[in-house]
Amino acid sequence: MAHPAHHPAPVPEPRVSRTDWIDVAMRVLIAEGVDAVRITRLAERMSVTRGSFYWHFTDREDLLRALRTRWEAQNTPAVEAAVAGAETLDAAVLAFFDAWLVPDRFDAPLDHAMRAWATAEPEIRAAVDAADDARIVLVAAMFARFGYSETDALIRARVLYFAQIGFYALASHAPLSERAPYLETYFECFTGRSLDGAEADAFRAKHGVDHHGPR
Amino acid sequence: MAHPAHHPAPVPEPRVSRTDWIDVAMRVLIAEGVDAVRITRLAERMSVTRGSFYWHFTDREDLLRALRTRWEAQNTPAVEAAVAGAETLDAAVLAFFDAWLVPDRFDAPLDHAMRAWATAEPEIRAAVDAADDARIVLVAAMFARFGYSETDALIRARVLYFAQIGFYALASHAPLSERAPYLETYFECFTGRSLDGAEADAFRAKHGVDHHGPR
DNA sequence: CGTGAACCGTACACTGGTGTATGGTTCCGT
DNA sequence: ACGGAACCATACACCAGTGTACGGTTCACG
Repeated sequence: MAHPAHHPAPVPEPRVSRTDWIDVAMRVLIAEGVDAVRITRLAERMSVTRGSFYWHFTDREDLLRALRTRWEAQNTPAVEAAVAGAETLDAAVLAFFDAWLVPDRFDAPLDHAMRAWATAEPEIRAAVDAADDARIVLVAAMFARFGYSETDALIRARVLYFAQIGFYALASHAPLSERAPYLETYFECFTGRSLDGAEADAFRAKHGVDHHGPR
Repeated sequence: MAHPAHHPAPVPEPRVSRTDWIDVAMRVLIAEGVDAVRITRLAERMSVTRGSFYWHFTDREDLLRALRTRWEAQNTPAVEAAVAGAETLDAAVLAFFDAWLVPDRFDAPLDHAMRAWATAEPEIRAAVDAADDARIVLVAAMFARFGYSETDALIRARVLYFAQIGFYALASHAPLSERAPYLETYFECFTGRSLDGAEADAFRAKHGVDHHGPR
């Protein structure tokens, strides 16, 4: 950008970049929680010394802020993208399920890690609460858009959202293939209506699971 | 026990008991997470030195085990007690809600703290997963007892359980008085049936909230 | 060449935590 | 009266982690 650079600008590529640090920290945050995000241990893991860290960051707080920022930029927008565009209720709810299943959209383990972090840090607590409120509003608007009353939309939004969070926070060990046969049942439970068969099949096909449920 | 003790046995009452340590640790665990459960800080809080701690406990691990044990002895049995006894579906579901509302039964903040802890410690992760599985089985059995099919019972158990966990893990800030008017809506959402009016009124009266919802 | 910026390594001081050893106090039973 | 158990305080060695100061290397660019 700065130079027209008739050389393809190899840009000496710092040995590890600020983003590299954040990437690794992110993985540790998800796998072991914030308190495992220690500069020393990250440095060892990256085969570099803490000198590098203090070049890219002012202190540990700086890194932690970056983690929070990345979370905010990813997960809530992922919910919004899922429920905003759909043209039918079926599509909207399935898109909502979808967001949790497609990598690089809603990162469920990350969300879980943020909630664990929130226990210790009031600022994070506030951020997570705000995110939950915002997301529920989005989901409620989706239900309202498809004919549910104000009250119904809000309650169903809460139930759907909390149950979804619960699934991936508490039972992420149950793979999709185990739950896919129950798709219609879940849908009815959340919406009070029945799911279109073609939509359901399409959903299953999309995620590569057979329809070996009751036909 | 050891002595017939014609003196009422004042039992010099240790200045702080092992249980006192666990009590305080429990509060800190709930309020700030495991990593805030530091011997030094607990000692300060109890106006005693760490010498006392190492009399009652072998090391920090010992205390942490005690916390886990207390959780296991309290929360899962609370779920069992709630869903086991009831004679109607209405009563069973309301008793389930009840367990979360009555102190000394299901301690929701504690459960939340355990989940946060589980992120860092695989052993706790396993314990929490096992507890979740066991509780869902209990709730599913409850649904099955009232005429739901195997599949329906399992799915509704999951949805009810996860949503309930979600409520208190993520949105414990919303007080009962805010949610009480929606009781019927929640019930229908979870069961697919409608709630008996008298039962609902009794529930509200029991917890001291008015029925100022839509009548 | 050589200089300055970007980047990493090394060494140090400091903090907050653990566990252990040992000594002091209280109080009960005899 | 005293011995011993229960209990707490003090003092120590130790470790993992932070932040900072400074020195060394690489490399684009003039």
